Amino acid sequence: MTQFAIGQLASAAGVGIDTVRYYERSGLLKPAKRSASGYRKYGDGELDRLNFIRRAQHLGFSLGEIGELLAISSRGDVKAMYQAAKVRLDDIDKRINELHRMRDALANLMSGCPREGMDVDCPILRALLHKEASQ
Amino acid sequence: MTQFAIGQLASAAGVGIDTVRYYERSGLLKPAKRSASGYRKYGDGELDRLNFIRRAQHLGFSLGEIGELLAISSRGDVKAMYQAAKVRLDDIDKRINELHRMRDALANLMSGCPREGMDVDCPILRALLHKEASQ
DNA sequence: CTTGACTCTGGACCATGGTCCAGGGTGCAT
DNA sequence: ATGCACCCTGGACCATGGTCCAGAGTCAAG
Repeated sequence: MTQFAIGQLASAAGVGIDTVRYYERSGLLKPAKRSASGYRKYGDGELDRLNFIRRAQHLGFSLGEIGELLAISSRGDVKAMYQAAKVRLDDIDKRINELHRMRDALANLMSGCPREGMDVDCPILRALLHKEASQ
Repeated sequence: MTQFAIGQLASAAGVGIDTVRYYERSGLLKPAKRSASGYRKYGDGELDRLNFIRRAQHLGFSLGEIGELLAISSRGDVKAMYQAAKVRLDDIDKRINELHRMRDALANLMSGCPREGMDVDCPILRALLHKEASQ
């Protein structure tokens, strides 16, 4: 059972020391065991947990959701896990659609822009200045 | 030259009163003229400006960028406008790509998930628990 | 004249995910 | 025994785009 100090844990997980303490404060990590002098002591379990958190973040989950995922995972509740993933997926899809709308609108305006000159007729400018051109 | 109070301006533009004051504080709107008793007085120019801001937000620009857009627009500088749009477009593309990466990873994990049961073999859980399955 | 709706100010607060700081204690090597 | 790296705490601070509050003044209708 290897034990590490917070700095070792943090660098093993690729996060900052403050991040580890922040996760503890916000309930993602249980309060750590302490040495006689009050230093936090960690084992492999905490490293696994940090890696779980990093991977879930990479999939787009918020820290709040990750707290639930950790509970779901500890229960081995596959159905809840699937549903949480579905919620996340749907939200990602919504955000992608919204960004796509912006992208298309912007690209469309840009394509008609003369790209140089002063006070020249430019669709981007027109769209911002008048509602007729904005949609 | 119609004059309105802040509440009228806000509702004409479809934003909150506090939002108008916030824009003034942060420099997007010039300090408003005041009545004898200190009430802000607005004209059509300010309504146009608020509409400009709303449309630019709709295209994905941040308030900071919108401040620049307003300056660019007042100069009629089409080249700068195009470049600002390009910066925004590229950033939107980056965000779309990142969301797509998440979406695909998540959808992929979900497709192999049995969707029910306890302690069943589930790719989502596996991906979060072990690096082999995560990427 | 009173009532209700509106406005003013400065400042606090929200979520998100951390990051940094001061002032102090600890652990280990030289 | 001294120096340096590390750790502790509580709290402030960052960006973003607002939102809300208290306490006070103002405006218009009845």
